[in-house]
Amino acid sequence: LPIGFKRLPGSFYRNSTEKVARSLLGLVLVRVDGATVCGGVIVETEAYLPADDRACHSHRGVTARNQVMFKTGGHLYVYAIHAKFCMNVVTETKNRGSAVLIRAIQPLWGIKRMQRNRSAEIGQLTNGPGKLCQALDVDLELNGENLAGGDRVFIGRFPNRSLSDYKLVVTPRIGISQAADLPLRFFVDRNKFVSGRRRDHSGPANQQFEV
DNA sequence: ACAACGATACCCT
DNA sequence: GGGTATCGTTGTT
Repeated sequence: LPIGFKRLPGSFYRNSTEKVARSLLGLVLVRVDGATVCGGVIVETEAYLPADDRACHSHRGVTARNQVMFKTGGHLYVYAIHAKFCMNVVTETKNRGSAVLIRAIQPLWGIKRMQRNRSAEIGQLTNGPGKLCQALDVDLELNGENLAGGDRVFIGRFPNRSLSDYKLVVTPRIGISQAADLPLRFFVDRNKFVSGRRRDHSGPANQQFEV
């Protein structure tokens, strides 16, 4: 792992889902696969709330797919969609069924490997949930991974890399039809690794890093 | 056993 | 902006 990296404790995830989604921005996500390390800074997330959120996979109760969502906060929930995968962090306490979708990171480590996985330029490696999982070799095998204690996926702080001074933008979630009006998508303003067309807002440019 | 669907991405116009 | 490849999950025969 990068020297100086400090993993988040499980208690970080056992807060309100919206708070976790906001707090994850600017933190570092690292995937360790054998000797290969890939990762970067989280720049876009979406919150999927417990109860009454019709867009949330847990909305209709426990199934084989979503059972990990009902574990206590700090586990990884991976699911398949359109022949691709998406990765989420489970939030709040046991049986809440809430999670935060990680939609994009700014690449920092393992760029060669991610380019091999994606066959794309750096700006297209991790700017979307399916692309991110393809770049990081995340699939259903990682469903249920313990983020606070496992050895394959890490989320934490990294001095001089984790973003501290940026403008946070809030928009409705994208790519869904149910509850599509709720303002639960969060991203780092003007960061070029955010997915979609509307990746910036008005105002002065914010902190970016060298890649 | 089967058909419909989707928190996507890519290619086209 | 629109069409669709592609496949695991889900609900329905």
